[in-house]
Amino acid sequence: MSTPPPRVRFAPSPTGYLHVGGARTALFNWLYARAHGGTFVLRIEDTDAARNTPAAQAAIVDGLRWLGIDWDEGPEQNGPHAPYYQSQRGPIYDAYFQKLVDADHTYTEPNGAVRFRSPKKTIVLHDQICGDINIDRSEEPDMTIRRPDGSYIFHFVNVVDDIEMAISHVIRGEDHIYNTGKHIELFQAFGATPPVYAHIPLILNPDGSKMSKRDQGAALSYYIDHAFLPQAVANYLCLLGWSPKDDREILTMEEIQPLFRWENIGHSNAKFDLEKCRWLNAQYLAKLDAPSFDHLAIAWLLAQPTPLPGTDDPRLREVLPLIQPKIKAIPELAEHLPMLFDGAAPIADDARAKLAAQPALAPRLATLLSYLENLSDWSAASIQAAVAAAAAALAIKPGALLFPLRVLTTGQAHGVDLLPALEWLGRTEALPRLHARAAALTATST
RNA sequence: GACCCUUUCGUCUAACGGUUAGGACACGACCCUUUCACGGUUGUAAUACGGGUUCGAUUCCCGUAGGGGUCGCCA
Repeated sequence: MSTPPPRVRFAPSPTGYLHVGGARTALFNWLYARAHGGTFVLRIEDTDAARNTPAAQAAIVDGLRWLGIDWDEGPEQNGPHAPYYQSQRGPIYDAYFQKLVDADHTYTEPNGAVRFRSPKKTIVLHDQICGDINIDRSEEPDMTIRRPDGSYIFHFVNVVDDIEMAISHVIRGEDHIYNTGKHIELFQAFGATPPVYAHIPLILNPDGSKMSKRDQGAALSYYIDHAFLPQAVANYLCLLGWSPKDDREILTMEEIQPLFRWENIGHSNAKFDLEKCRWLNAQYLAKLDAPSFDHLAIAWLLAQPTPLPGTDDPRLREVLPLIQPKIKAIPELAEHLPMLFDGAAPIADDARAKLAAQPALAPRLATLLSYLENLSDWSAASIQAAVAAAAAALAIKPGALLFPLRVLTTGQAHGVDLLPALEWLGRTEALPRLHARAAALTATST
């Protein structure tokens, strides 16, 4: 026997931002739809007029698109069940509401609010992830489904739309598990078959607390603004609560789709680890072709409120390939660019401290500089040869001169490949800064 | 507080009765190397606790503890 292809939905309310937990829920729904040849619906639950703004909706639409999630029905992609904004579906809700009234499933409070008369029975939820859960509704107060002003409550519109849009599977956060009891009552009151439910565990802060808007990395916009690669973020989000059941971690959405099964979804909440997300980002960043990296980097640079050194410099494009393999995320340009473009940048304390341990620093630097001065061809290979020659003259290993040379070049103990960086800098730019920092070092190190 | 879910290295997870409990991030060491990195190798590190069931429990059952969720005229 064959079952019809599933219809799933992501139904966010526009609160002004898209939470990573919400983004992952959207991703899981989308993955499920794509894995089974189903339909993914985006429905905006904007019944709360006060919070509903165009900017808030844009955060959702843009965020999902950025992640690589496309919807078959929804805003800007109208389908047979349009409109996909709850704020525009009033007549539908009125009609469904009347059904409930006619069947005597409701009663009105003195102030005008309307409640649904609960059967007060135990609902058994057959959850695809959590298993069978008994939800005792006998002691619960009747839920309100319509406010005195005539607007409808979440539970009501959510169920009505799931019926109207023929949603077959509801994949949502575990925080909704208790709502499901209410929702099933409503489905039954309408004579509709409830969808298949799958409640996924939540994403928590590193300290185990609930992620809220202001926590770093909680909003998807954080990753967009920090120029993360969407494939990396989507990949990371999937790793939270889902596993391919083997040792792979770097997977494309196409690879994940066939492995997206209920058995592969975890049962316990996961703490968000920004470090691992950055590591994953670095993996994707390293594989990026040069034009794409340039584009990403430059777009980020131009978006900075205070321009970073080198932003407008024509030599920027030449140095970007040196930086690409060194960073985990684009904002680390803020560390690399100043040391590369600013010859007067002061010498970092850790670099100075490491140098202080070197014997006979001043004479070594003098020898090294004299060899570099005499270089006619300022290429990485020539510079390397000059360093080797200086080292030979000093009877030390070339390696002993390279770290000091790095510090003279950038003022930092860490950075991009030194020799290519020196070549990129050019003789006329490099030599003065080498001399200046050598003077600064030897003046204070004695 | 009541109810529900959950519990393997610090973190994400694998192992669906028998493994030296595996991988990854982070951290340390070593190797590679011309510096910084990458990479390679490797180390530290876990089955919350207590009972059962079983020849044998990370795995099944019960209890305890911890964590999370829900208890709205928010969604």
